[in-house]
Amino acid sequence: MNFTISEENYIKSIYHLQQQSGIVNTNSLAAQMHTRAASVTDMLKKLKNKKLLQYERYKGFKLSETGKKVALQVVRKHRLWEFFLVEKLKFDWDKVHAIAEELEHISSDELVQRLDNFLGNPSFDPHGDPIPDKNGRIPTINQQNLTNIPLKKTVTVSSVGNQAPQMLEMLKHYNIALGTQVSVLNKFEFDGSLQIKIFKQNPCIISEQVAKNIFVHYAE
Amino acid sequence: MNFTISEENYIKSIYHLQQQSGIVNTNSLAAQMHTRAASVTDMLKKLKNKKLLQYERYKGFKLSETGKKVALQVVRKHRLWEFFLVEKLKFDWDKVHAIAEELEHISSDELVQRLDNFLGNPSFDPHGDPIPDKNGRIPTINQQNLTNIPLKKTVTVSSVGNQAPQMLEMLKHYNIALGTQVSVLNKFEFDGSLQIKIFKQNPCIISEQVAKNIFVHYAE
DNA sequence: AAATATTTTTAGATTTGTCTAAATTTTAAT
DNA sequence: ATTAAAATTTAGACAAATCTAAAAATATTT
Repeated sequence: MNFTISEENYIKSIYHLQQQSGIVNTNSLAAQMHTRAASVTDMLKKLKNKKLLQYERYKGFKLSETGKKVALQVVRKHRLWEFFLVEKLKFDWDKVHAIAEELEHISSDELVQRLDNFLGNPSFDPHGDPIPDKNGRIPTINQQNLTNIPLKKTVTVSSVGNQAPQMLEMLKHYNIALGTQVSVLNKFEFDGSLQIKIFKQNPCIISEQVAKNIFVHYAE
Repeated sequence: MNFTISEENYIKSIYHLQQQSGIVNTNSLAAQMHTRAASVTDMLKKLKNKKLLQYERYKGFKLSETGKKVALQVVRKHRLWEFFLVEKLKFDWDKVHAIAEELEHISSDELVQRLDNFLGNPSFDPHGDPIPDKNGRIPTINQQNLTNIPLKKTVTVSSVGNQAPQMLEMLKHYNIALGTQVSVLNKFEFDGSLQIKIFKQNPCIISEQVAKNIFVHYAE
């Protein structure tokens, strides 16, 4: 089956929202898509007709198994293209999202598979997010956000929870990227902020809000 | 200024048609775009309003200077992506056109420039067609079709005039690709067909129609 | 449980790009 | 120079995706 760009964008947004909250409602999807609730309702009917959605009037909705497969293919394309843009074309990792939003809708399956091979079948995109394989399987990794790790332990930044340009700009300022080694020196009870030591840099302090969005992994 | 995919496709088709015949008419554009004359007229009005076209009712039309610039940027993107698909992703050169038709509408200027650099600023695409530079300048090359070169002289295939899959399939069958060395052994007056010798192969005969679509270049 | 607020859906309009069928203009033929 | 043929344009309709405003359903508050 083939889908319009608009349909693919809705499917992808629903997928991301239901990853967080199980079931999705009209208003939150409208907010995510920068559109109006009425437009969402219209599209939901189309997606339901195409059996991509479990949806009943006024009740909320989520993707069917078919819908989930479609979503995972779009996510796969998005993340592979992001990897291409950063690794091959040397874009900054905080500049690639908008371009990948366009590239993810190129339809050729053979293109995706060849791109995957050309890139060396990467498992994670430049933001640390897992890249689904051609069957939609997602690699897993043991991840914790920075507020949950023991003091003094050295860990590796593996992804960021919020990819807004403002967040990415901030990380750049702190000199934090994927793969950066970090340890937490101190936790301040007053506002939850953390004093951290970034590899080869002087200790600094980050807010709880930032810390919650920095995911890391470490051995055992 | 920004253009829709549909507008870009019309602009590009007009560009290719006027390269051949100077001025373009509604029916030939409709045929090229696999659409109806009435749809063409509708779009012409839009393009005229945007100052991309010189167009008067019933008179034929051609691109304005602005329109030509837009066309050249689309052609540039198309040919760079074709080069990428063949050189990096190892697609057969006769399989890339449809995918490049989609990729050519990705809008980021920075993407195009970085892609160009990544590919080593190529001058010709895998079909031998020149790739406009970022200012729209087109590299030139001394080209002749196979019917116009002296007998026995060894020449190099540099482009093909017709890129229909049927033509490309035929060339593949003959084992002719860009860069292949060829010489013409004999010209048959009866039907204009040519006996040719392809490097490392036995002599064979090609029709005049095929010969006219094989462009070659040679020193002095 | 009634009143109020929130969420969601419907009804109807708009824009873009397309179509068919009919009308108009230009070109070619007698 | 009429007439016939071909090319082009207009008129009016349609589908997709969106919107606003109003109605309907659900949730929350007192």
